[in-house]
Amino acid sequence: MKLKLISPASYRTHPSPFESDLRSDGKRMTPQRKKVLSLFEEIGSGIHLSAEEVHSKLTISGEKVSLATIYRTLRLLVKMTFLNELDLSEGGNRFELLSHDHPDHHHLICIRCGRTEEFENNNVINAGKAAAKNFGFKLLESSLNVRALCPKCSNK
Amino acid sequence: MKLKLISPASYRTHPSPFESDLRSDGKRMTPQRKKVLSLFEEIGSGIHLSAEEVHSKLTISGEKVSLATIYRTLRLLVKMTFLNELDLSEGGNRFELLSHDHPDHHHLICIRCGRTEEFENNNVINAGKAAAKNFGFKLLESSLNVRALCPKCSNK
DNA sequence: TCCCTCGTTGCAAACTGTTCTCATTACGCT
DNA sequence: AGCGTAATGAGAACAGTTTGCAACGAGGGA
Repeated sequence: MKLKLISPASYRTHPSPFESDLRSDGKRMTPQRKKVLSLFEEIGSGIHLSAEEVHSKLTISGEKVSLATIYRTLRLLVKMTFLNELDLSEGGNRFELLSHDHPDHHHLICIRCGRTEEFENNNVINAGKAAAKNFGFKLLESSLNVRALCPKCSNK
Repeated sequence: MKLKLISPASYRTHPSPFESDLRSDGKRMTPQRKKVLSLFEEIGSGIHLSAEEVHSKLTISGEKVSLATIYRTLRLLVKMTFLNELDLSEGGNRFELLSHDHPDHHHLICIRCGRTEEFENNNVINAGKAAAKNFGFKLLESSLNVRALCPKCSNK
């Protein structure tokens, strides 16, 4: 099985922070990893994809990456803080590009139909900071999940 | 297989809110349901158990309740708002007794060792309320999960 | 540039947490 | 007490995720 290779030069000329972080850890840059990260970069932050969705999006655009590799890569990207992992209860975990300069955003989830809205609120972030400080924890990220019924579903 | 029965009188004399809610919905009070709820009541609020933990705790104290029933009962108790369901990512969901007179409480979770601390903060609750109102959602409950490193784990 | 090493991949099998199926039991109304 | 039907137990089924292993290939050294 032949992989469509990304020419090494194309990423060697622009060594992304991801690539340098990888290298400094004895890890390697591979076409698969590149593809997964690119997908998230194209899609932008604030959109959440499940492992399965990442897999099918890549497959649709003609890129063959095995599901197991997707999982391994997502885990890696989360550990390296390039992606953010959300736990939205039902329907498996989702991942999104982590933008270090933006405040965490939070989710309003309809427990019946799954409709999800995002919002931001500094009070929430500060509450997380305060709590972390209080217990001596080092804060990584906070996520507020508000479980609710959307207008459509609450009329039933 | 014979079930160790709880005498009907013992709970008929003190019809718990759980029992009346059940009845009014055409559902039945069973020894199994009683046991699961009792376990949470003994343990108190603020402690989170997974389905598996509920199962083994009951088994250890000599109560035989099948795992499938545990799951069914937990789901039921959550739907009836006697228990609160937490989504703490890794290791499956956890449940805790819901105290209706307390504000939602939030969780500070060490992503490395799993240590979990609780805190309360009205700003968070208000943020959830505001967001729900803003999108026309009917709020059920909000939970803030702060992912962090505890003092022990951040020193590695 | 070619080689070699060892990190990475693909595949399939294994796991894990949860739900479902269905025969059997038993709650609770009368 | 009798009956209709909700609830249970046991195990199979399931979805999402992980792991084991043989084959591959990234990238540093000669």
